[in-house]
Amino acid sequence: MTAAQIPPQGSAAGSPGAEQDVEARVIPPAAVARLTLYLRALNVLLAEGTERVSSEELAEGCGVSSTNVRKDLSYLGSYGTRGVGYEVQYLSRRISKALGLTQEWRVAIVGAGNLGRALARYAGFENRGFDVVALLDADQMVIGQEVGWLRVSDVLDLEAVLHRTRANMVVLALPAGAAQTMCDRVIEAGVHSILSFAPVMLQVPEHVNLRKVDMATELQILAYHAQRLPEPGATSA
Amino acid sequence: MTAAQIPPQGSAAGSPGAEQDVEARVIPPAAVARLTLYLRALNVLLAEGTERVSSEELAEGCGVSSTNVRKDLSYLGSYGTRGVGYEVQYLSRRISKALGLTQEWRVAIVGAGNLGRALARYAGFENRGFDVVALLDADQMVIGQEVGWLRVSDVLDLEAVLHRTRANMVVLALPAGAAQTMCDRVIEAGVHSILSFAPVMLQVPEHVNLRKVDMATELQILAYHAQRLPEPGATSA
DNA sequence: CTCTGTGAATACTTTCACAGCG
DNA sequence: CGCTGTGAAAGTATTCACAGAG
Repeated sequence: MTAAQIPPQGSAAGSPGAEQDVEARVIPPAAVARLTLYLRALNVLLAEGTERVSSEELAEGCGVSSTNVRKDLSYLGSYGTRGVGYEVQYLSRRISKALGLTQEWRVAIVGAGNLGRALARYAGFENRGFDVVALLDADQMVIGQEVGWLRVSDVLDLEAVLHRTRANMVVLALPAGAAQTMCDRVIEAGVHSILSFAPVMLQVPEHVNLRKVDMATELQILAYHAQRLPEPGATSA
Repeated sequence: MTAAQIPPQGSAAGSPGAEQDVEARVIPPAAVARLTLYLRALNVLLAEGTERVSSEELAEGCGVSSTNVRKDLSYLGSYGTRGVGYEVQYLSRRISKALGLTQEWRVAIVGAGNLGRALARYAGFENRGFDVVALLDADQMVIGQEVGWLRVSDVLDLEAVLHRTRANMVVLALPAGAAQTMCDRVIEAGVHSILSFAPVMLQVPEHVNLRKVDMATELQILAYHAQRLPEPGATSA
């Protein structure tokens, strides 16, 4: 895991009056990350036709403690039935709503190299409410190619493409050198939610939401732990 | 930087606190994640020929506070010069050593679909001390193909390939359905450091080090934050 | 004077313990 | 009883404030 920098957005002074909405309450970042796991597990249960689930079962399927599950769910309000558990379908909907997945998210992928193409064809996006609406690249050899059901656009037309497709999220699948420039253009074009796979630290204004995934970083973290454990079978100096 | 990306796990949970050398002190997980960022930044500086860097500069380049940088570096011991800063090359080496990157890491990628192939060709691994030694798949159409400088092996031979290549890390780039079975085989074959891109929760024994990257999860977290923000306006300083 | 290193304070997360609904 | 919901306690992480080396 890499790191996130979502500035503490938490000064939302409530509206005066009768609105102590559970809906609008800020959910701790750690809980948000886990809610996505619960959602995934719930949707599997839903597909299997399971109707109810306990915090213990859900916890087991997500590698979390059951207390943690209950605490996280309590941020959404109380929707379980004591002595019984949670209704799968209802809870799934409730989490989707809390995460903002009821609205349409249109994702443009910038960079049609190996990773960009892999992402464009990744079924997991479509399945979970994200619509990949554009794939862009700078390489003339790649522009115009069909990848999945998309045609690669010229990144020179970035602004036009983002506007036309009404993209509201961007995934940067670019080499380190190109990432900052493209990131700036994306933000300038009005997209403020960005997921970057580029192995560089991108500088973005306060209001922009940037998440980073760096695969080498993940391996390095694994290396740290592996190296600390005296492992049977592994040869080390 | 929120520590709330993907929930830190896989790491050995509460081991009995066997306090070792000052050198071998346990580094907090949040710090380990940031050390990889510092290392990346330092290696850029190194390539540029910069010799010294202050915690403030390093912090800026990594999106972290300078206090945080100094605290993290203090886990490795004190290597800065007061009034001056840190020596880039020395610090880079020191962090590499602490992260266990001085030994050779040989990575086998299981799954040669879009993502697996993208990863196999990802230069970022080689550049940062990880040697991709094998790429495996179950699909007869794919087995034998050349991807980068590798030939795709049959996943039926997983154990033999892992043994022959002496792989000590595995990346799972598989669909959800195949992941758990393959994960079990990998562990059985003696590899205990696994990075999974499969969108499922894998069950692994205590001693196994598992990290997960799920791209849809990342987008969902972005969606949560995006949905909470009012229209981008001029509410800055 | 500058910039590191670090105890102390604050903020955030997780776990515990148990009240209370069904 | 069983399982949820939640304050309070324990454990981590980050920031503050400042001592101290160069």
